[in-house]
Amino acid sequence: MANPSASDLVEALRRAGMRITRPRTVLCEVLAEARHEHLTPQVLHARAQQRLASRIDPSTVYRTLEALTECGAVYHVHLGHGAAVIHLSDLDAHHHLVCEICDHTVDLPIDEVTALTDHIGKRHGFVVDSVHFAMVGRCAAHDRNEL
Amino acid sequence: MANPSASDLVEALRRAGMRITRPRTVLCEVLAEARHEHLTPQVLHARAQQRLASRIDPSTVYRTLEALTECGAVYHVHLGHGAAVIHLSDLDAHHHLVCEICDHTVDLPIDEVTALTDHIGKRHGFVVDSVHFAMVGRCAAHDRNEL
DNA sequence: TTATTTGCAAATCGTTTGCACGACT
DNA sequence: AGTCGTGCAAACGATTTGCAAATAA
Repeated sequence: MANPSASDLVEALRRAGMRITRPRTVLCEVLAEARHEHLTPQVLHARAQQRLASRIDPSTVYRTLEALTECGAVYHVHLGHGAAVIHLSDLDAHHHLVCEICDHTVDLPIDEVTALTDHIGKRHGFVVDSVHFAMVGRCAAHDRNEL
Repeated sequence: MANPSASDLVEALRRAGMRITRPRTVLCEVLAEARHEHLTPQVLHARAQQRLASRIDPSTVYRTLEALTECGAVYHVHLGHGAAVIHLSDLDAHHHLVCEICDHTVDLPIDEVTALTDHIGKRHGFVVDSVHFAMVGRCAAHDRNEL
């Protein structure tokens, strides 16, 4: 699922027992076509409005994003001072968080890291080629608040 | 300057040719006492108000933060959906960005990274012990847009 | 003195919510 | 039929701005 298609997204909604409506379908299409372009809710709204005869409300965009977030298809990050930035979850590419006590592993969407490195790069006028990133810690089950 | 004092912050303002006023002094005090606690503008405002007889306006807090940001004494990051989070610049602790072409080095305040790792940790229920982080790229002068 | 900074009030921006109507299932 | 999603309008929280009065230099 490195590049989720519109129907992947729609399917995610259906699987979560949510209704498939015209506005949601269009929003999924726009998101899928944007791929790893980082849309803001307002850009998403504008593009969706273009291909929909009837009016689409910003609140519908936010509610749909919330729905997609719940199924894990999408997440968003706040970088600068402005609007949030939407990321399609790419479940293939990820880093790992490993618990040093139980070796429990958590998948960390790679975009969660690249969002930051993009930001840092921009702040410092850097074009980033590669990032080494690893976190060592204790997972929720083993956090005893000691040390 | 691992732990800037209130007067370090005030000095930074003075050096930048800015005027030292009672509200600014109090804000610097609160910031310095918070050290690496991550205040929001509204918490900063509340604490400053406590020690100032006269009214202090939120806009004054924002304008002072802007001033301190300009002198590099402070910066802020947007994590969750809410308010920004203020960081005192700690010019001693930092990572480096190294340009692979000219070896030009940029200091990267460590908090710029910990802000993200804290965030990631919280999202995934992890207590972070240590972070390995390195970025390799090309600095502004050597970015030819040729990968 | 005189440019800067202040408090206040109102505006702005992104996002959320309550509601009654309309549309999926 | 019954529930869930919609557009609309209004509320919201965080931040910014214009302005005249106050104040540091």
